[in-house]
Amino acid sequence: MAGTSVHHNLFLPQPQEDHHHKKAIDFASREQECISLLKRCKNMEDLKQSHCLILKLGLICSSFCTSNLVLTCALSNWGSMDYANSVFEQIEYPNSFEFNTMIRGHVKDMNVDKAIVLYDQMLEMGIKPDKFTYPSLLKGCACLRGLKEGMQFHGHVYKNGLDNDVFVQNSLINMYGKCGEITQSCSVFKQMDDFDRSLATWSAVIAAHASKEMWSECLSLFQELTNQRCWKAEESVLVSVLSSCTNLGALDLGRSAHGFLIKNLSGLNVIVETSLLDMYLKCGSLVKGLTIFERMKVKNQWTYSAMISGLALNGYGNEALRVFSEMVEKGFEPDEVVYVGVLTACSHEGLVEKGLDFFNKMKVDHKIEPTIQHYGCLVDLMGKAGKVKEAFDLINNMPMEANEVLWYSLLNACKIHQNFELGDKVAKKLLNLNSLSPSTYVMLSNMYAKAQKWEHVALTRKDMTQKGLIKTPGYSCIQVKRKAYKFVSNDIMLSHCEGVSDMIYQMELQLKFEGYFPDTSDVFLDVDDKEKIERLSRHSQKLAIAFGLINTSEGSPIRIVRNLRMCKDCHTYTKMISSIYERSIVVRDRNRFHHFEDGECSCKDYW
DNA sequence: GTAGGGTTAG
Repeated sequence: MAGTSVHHNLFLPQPQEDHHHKKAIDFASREQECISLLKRCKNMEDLKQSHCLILKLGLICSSFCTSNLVLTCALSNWGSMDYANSVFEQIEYPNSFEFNTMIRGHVKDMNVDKAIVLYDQMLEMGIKPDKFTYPSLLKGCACLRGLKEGMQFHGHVYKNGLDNDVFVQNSLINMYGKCGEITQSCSVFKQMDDFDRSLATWSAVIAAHASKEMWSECLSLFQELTNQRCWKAEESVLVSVLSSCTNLGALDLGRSAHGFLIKNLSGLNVIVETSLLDMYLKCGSLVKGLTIFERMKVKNQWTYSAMISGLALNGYGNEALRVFSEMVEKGFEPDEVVYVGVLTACSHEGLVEKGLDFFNKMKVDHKIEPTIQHYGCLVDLMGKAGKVKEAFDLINNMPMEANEVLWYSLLNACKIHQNFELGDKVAKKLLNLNSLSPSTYVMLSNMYAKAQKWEHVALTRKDMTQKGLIKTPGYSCIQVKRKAYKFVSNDIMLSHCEGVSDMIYQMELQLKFEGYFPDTSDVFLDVDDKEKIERLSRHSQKLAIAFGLINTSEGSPIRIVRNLRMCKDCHTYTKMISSIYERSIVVRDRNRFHHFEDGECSCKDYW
């Protein structure tokens, strides 16, 4: 009997079993040898040799070896998907590891279609996808903005009960984010427990909001993140945060992000430093921006570019031009983006001749073909300086068709310099372009209103309504105690508006005492003066200033970011408030900064 | 037994 014989031989040598055991050890050690060889591969030549060894040692039947062969080949930087595929195809029954690896390899090479084909094949063979399968597939969908496919995979994830895996969830958040489906992205995020979220979770959800330009949401999320267990200062998240601060003008938060970086990282790379620099400059903190710039050990052309446009934005056109010559001296070849900054510098300073010189230099010395953006700067430069006729000729002689932005800028200049005749021509050009931009229609209608052409006003309005266009609401953002508050013109029903109406009333009493009279010339509504004055008093900038005066300590600066250009009345009003309440008020509009101090503005009323 | 998610600027 086999049983008894085993029993009898329990303490005796068992030659047969020992032989098997030895063989098994032998096999395992050969496997290990191959794996370590594979790990040492540095190129395809090495890999082919390892492959040969695997064949020679008869290890091709070892799933562990072939798996690692496919892995090394498919995922190394020097690898080859073709070769990986030839190995993969010889595997009679590939397991999920091998499928996952091949799928990942195809996604890495941006062959998402091939990855999806393999996934289907996997299902057909009855191999169950696991938590490793979906992250790469979802990444593929994210890269290709394939929402439809992404949603299907989401369904499969759910069906396979993998919706609790943090990697899968992060991939879903990222996929929905890249496809612009912020609601879905948030919904996956919200379904996760605080404890399950990793830094990548936060990074993905913050990036998703950033791509939708939901800046204040980005910052709220970042605030939340800093209270988390997984939180550690890390460059990529902080760059997104810094760019949110930049776009919101959230200087306080930008500053604390800077603090995190200093505290937690030994050295900052040039990307982070450039975003920091850009943040300070675009938040109107010029001195800080300059300090960073001067201390930077490594600067590249992006750094110079940020510095040049930052200086221009703050009204230091001449300084911007000095930095530009430094950049050229250091041997950085200026590109077309830098030249946009240079021309903007000239435009904000009213340096018409210099601007034209630079424009020519760009073409002749640096062989840069001017883009429509450069022409846009020139049109702006000339238009603002009152040379509207010259700007018009320039547009007509450009090598390309003018776009809406150019005509819009010229129309604005015509409005400022009250050249209604040319304005009318420009208006027609704009109408011909049949643009669907609401701001164009608003500008047109304002233009006609100023010229008292009420029929045209009515027509423009009607046209706008028929096209279903809604006027872009003007807003002003203000940052108080690390929170951004948004004020929309005429909207005092917002929860944070409490006390603002009373403050506006008090401010107006003070202003009147100082001789302020509302300037309704920029209110182009067909309503009576009383209504105009009332609307004027509820412009978003005024609401934001009132809120700022209530909620910040005496003497501290008030910083506001607007989406549109401010009206003449708001400009005068802010100048006066800065002296009455002894506050410096920094307002960023869509083009530049206004630093209000002691009743004056840094733009010298030229904007 | 092997592996996976978020990478940024002017």
